[in-house]
Amino acid sequence: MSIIFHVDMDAFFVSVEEIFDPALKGKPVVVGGKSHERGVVSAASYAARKFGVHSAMPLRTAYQLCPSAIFIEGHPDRYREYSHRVRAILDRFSPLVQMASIDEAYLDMTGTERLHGPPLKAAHRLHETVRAETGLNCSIGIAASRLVAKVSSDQAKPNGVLWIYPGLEAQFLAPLDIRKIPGVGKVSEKRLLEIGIHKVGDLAALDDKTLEQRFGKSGLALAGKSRGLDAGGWFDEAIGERSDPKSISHEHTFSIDTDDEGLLHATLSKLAEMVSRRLREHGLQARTVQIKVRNQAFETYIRARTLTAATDLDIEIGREARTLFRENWRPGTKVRLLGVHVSQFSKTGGQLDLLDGDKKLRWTDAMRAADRLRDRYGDDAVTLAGGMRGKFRERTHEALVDKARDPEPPS
DNA sequence: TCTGGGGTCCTAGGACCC
DNA sequence: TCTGGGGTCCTAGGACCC
Repeated sequence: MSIIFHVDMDAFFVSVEEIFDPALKGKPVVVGGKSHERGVVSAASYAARKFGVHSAMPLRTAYQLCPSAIFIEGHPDRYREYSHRVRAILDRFSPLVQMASIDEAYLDMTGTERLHGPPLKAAHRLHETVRAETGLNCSIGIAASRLVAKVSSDQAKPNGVLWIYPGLEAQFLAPLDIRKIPGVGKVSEKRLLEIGIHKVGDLAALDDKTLEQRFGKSGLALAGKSRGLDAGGWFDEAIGERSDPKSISHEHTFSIDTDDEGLLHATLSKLAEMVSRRLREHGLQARTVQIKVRNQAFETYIRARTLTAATDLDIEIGREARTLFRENWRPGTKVRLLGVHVSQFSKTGGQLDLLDGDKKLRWTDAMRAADRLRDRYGDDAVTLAGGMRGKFRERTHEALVDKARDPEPPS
């Protein structure tokens, strides 16, 4: 019988901000951006939640609900650093740790009793260590499956520990809303409510066949989850080493919708640069380039093309992105968001295209050098001329492009 | 309510091949 | 020529998670 911990940080971003600015403690705080900006809430303090503010809510809505809240942009680098600190602590408790996101992790604690004592005792010690060494609170769910551990950490919030004893999983889950099951979102919830299923217990009482007929593969997974099993998706994978990413993407929402072709092309080039750079950091090359366009009416479409050879070069990904855009954009149509996304990875070091081999090699060298410069002097120290062209055409409010206009001179 | 950014996984149709 | 089935790859869209 496995013993799984799910460790989930409480109001993570807000709590990290409080460490750097203790005056925020106890106040309504919203992390995500300024109250009038385009954007959504990344995290809200418990004081802000009392006003109905929650994550994923538009910032403007949050402001209407709680005008007195303190709105902050946030510091992703700080969150990453604290996430690493937490992870380092978790590593001392089990050799099998998997970060599921920046603020939550699974630990396989099976067989650690000799070292750490029974599960509840180990969990309290873990909780106390995290608290003492980082100043952050977390909640811990303990169960025989990842799914139940996750649901139980959620029930334990804030700042609690909850152990679902083996055999009591179904009893624990039955009275909960179906929405508490990871994987059941707005859409599935609605479809389930329509057929009279409100609680996890209703779901568990249904036979697998019916669920599979109505919901396909995910219906079958749902049946398993309702009984506390790790069914489907990455839930039934072993806790352990992280694998390589399957896709890398960057996107940008303009603060004002735009039809300025120069700005649109410059933005695509910049996004392609950011994507290529991360590709090279991972030692990966991509074969499929995809763009995402969202228009003024918030309609979103995706266009993709698969190349004959994988690449990690700014020029190739940028060129493909701009071509895809040109083929699908009617001039004069205002654009709200642009994105560049790559997938179908292979490890770097593969065959170079015979014809372009030499040219490609020189570009590869140039890009490595550019990466080193960016490491030293910041992201905007080096920008491809093609990406710059449009940026000078017209004044813009986009920070993304503004920053590139006057790069810090390498000293 | 006026809706971010970075991911994963699933579905479905069409092309193409055997 | 009115016609099968399976496998793989590609594209597009969407649900969901933090």
